[in-house]
Amino acid sequence: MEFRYITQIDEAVKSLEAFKEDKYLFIDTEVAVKSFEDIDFFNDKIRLIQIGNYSKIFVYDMFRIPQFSEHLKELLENKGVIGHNLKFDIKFLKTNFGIFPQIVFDTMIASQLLSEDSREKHSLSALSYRLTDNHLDKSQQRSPWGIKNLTEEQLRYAAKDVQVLREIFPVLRDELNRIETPHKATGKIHETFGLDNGVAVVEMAFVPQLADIELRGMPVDEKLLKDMLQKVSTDYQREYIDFVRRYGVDPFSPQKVTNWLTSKLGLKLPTTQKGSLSSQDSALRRYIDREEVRKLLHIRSEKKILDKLKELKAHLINGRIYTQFKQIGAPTGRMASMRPNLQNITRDLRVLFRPPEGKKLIVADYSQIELRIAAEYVNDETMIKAFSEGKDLHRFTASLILGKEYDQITKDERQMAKAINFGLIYGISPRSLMEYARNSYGVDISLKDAQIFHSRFFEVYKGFKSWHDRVKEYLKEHNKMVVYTLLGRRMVVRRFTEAVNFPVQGTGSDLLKMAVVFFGKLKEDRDAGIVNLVHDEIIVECSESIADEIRDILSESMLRAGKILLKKVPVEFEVEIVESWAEK
DNA sequence: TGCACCAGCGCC
DNA sequence: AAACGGCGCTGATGCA
Repeated sequence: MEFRYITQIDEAVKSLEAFKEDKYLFIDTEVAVKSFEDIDFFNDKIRLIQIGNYSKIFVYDMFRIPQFSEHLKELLENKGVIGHNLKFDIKFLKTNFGIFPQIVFDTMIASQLLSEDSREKHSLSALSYRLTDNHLDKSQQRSPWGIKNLTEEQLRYAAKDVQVLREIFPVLRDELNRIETPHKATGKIHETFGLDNGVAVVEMAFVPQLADIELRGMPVDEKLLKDMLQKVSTDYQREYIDFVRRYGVDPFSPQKVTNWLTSKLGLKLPTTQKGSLSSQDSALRRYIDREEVRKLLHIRSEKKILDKLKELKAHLINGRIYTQFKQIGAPTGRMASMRPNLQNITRDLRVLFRPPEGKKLIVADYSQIELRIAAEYVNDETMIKAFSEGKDLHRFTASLILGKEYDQITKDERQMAKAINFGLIYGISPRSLMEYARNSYGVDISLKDAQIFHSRFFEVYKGFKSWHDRVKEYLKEHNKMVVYTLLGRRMVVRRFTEAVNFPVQGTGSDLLKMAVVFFGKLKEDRDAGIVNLVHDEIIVECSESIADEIRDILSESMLRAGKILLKKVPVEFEVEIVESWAEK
């Protein structure tokens, strides 16, 4: 492998000649970080930028030639950029040099989209080995990139990544193109890389959007967070001491709690295969009328709130919290958020998320999106009709199952139907339905009623019945099944529950990602940006003065995505301009 | 003491 | 044969 290490500006500028004819380039960066565990995207510095085409590789030392970044901006924002885990590089390029590449192909994302096994690794070295049979030595990855004179080994290592990229890119692209997708790819990403796969084009366009979201961070009312932490902390400590003094049991020891509840109180709790260990979770809620159980659940949820407040505080930087997303966090395409997780914030803590003076939040979420997707996906005529007539589906289901007038359905009945709708589209059993209705919706139904509702549901929604039957039949015969979302995201499943879940949940993530990509395009350079994403919800922060306009752009983006994926069922969503996340 | 596992619980 | 799925964080537990 040949490469050139460049430390002089005139040499750097001259090297650009080599890339004149290229539509896309292979890139990587090495960053001098203070701590590999806790990377600081705002203060850590890019040391090297490696750029190559199919014949040349240049390694630019940005400590020596910082002024070269102006030329790089021109280059990297106008050509296609191929790299591995580009969200990382894009974030540093943006904070260090104001460079924001948007026509990208990410080999990690490509590999994840192609994967048929969720245990598969997607590191560059894993890909190199899998696709080209070469072992890639990553021992230099965590070497000190800030030292004055980089070693020959470090430079070699840096250049090597680019060589690997150009070997694996065509393989990944061609594999993606081989998958039949219902939506034809269009636009710059498609033309630049010759990428036809619709899902892949959306995911690639999403990469820089997600980098932007992470860099914005979510605004937090710092004083409120600190006050709340103080209060919850003292309350909790008192309650904990109180609990232990009263019952003599550690509420967080599963063994001791099980022992206590069964022997002293005579409760019947299920046991897991681990013998003495017992799985309490939902079973405990059966005994919610016992004071001890109520106290136990209460202290546990207090602890949960305290933990979350601590977690938020630990990640607070100048009034904002910067999470990290895994773009494909689940095989369905859903994202995952970590350090901290901003996708499991409870209702009562959302009040903490509040923009500074002069800014507003816009909170938008799709309504009953999984049900709408499921209706479209299985082509259930009854459900599609109900949705297209603008019916409230939970009320509608209640009326069909109970044989009552649509307008006569009570709040409780609607609540029960909610449990039925969400549970039964995925084939929940009558027994589990009973538990689920109680634990998640606070509705008590007998096993007998659960059985009746179960069978009535499938009489009414025949499309769901035949879908479930088809899937069961197929799996019985083949023991695995390839399923697709409405955008064409492909998944290989082995279990019935996966086979019915994945296409629906997966289409949900297709939809959200498309909406985000549209929003990024439509908002142009207005002072607005997304600050959090929660599966079917988009949270935007913007200047107060343009809030109305941004709200409309967001609505348009969500509607446009909906119209592309759902042809028979209308999408609906709520959008609101608010002072805090809690206000919705 | 450190590590892997999981139970429990928050969100969609 | 029966089955709703996905995630991350904390801390108990069991083992080396």
